[in-house]
Amino acid sequence: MSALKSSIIETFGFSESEFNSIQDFFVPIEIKKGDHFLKQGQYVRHLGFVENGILREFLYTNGKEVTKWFSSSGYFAVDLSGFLFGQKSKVNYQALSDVSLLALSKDNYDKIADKVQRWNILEKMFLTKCFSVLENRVISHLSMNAEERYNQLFDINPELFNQVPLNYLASMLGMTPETLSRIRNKRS
Amino acid sequence: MSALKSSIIETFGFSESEFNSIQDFFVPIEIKKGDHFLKQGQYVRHLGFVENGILREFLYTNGKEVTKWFSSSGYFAVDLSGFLFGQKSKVNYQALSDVSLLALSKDNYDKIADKVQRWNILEKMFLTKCFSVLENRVISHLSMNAEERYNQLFDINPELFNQVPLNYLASMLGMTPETLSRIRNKRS
DNA sequence: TCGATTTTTTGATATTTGTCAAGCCAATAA
DNA sequence: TTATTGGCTTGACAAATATCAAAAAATCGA
Repeated sequence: MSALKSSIIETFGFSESEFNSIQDFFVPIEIKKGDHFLKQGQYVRHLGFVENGILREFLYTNGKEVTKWFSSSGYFAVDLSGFLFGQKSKVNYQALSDVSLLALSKDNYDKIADKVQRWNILEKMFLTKCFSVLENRVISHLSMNAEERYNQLFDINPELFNQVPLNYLASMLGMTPETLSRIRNKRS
Repeated sequence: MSALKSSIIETFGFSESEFNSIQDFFVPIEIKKGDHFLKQGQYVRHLGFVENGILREFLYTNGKEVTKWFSSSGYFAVDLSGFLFGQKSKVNYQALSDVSLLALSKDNYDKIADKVQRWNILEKMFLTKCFSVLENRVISHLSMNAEERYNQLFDINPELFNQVPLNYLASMLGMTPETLSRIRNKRS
């Protein structure tokens, strides 16, 4: 079983046979470095699963560019609420390297319920997990300083630090690139 | 129609008749000022809708007490992921004043699907909205300073500022009470 | 490979925010 | 009523973080 397939199974909680029944819903897409998978203001027509490479999720707000997340291998890439509500995206997804991903269209997403009996339960669990991740992120900002947030991310996901430009990482952590650089310096 | 009933209808997107069919699932509870509706570590057995008074959601983490949210009239009170997954609560809900609320037990929550045809859709929309609120909160911390976060909250929910102790509000905004006090001072 | 561009670091300095201590005010209980 | 408590503010100072400018390092394209 491919790593990507097992990460989709994991993300949604499918059994292998459940996944096999909707396998064809996932369409491979290649994105060149620098190109966008999704742009702020466009309708969110696909949910992507990254197989190789990294996408950066970012948006413009309050006159700033803010990096919100990185989708690397095994992660999904989508403006979730835009996708589910059929609305326009609030964010951009841009490829930081050549990226290959599997795309699930909104139309096919809505057909999963016909193929997978438990889909209502699985979808609910999926959404709840997404909610929980954000909850923890809010709590991090309420209870930790820049260095603690850096350490937390580094402990959980050290690979990220040699895969993406540090100025984007700084933005995602809510600090300037200079501050991140100094924290790194301190640790080494 | 009572304000509380219409806020439940609004929260979940029920029609009035859909709500009527599950009306009995909601059980009134009174909580005395200072008492807890939910404690960190307890199983989350109920989802509460506040009718009167205010509850404070808070938790202990990294050696600090962090206020995460206030549930005032019309809002719900629950550790959502704990409730949906049948897990223990990560947070406390304490009454800042005498509170009356309607409680929906997990058992009854799971029975809504039998009574309301569209429940799967409505529940999904409800979860997506919750997700979206947290998304915006994360973005606030990535793109705004203390004063901007204060102003944003004040513009959206000014009543909060004369209903809850400001030191708790400061914590929810991710700043110290002194900083909040000085920002307030500046504005007046 | 070289030059150009981007990313990262470093230093100096400014600003924001936190900490600590004290005082004030208002609500509340004895 | 007074005394007490909790909540809020204020001031002085310290620490964290941002800003700006420049240099160094890494990356990329021709």
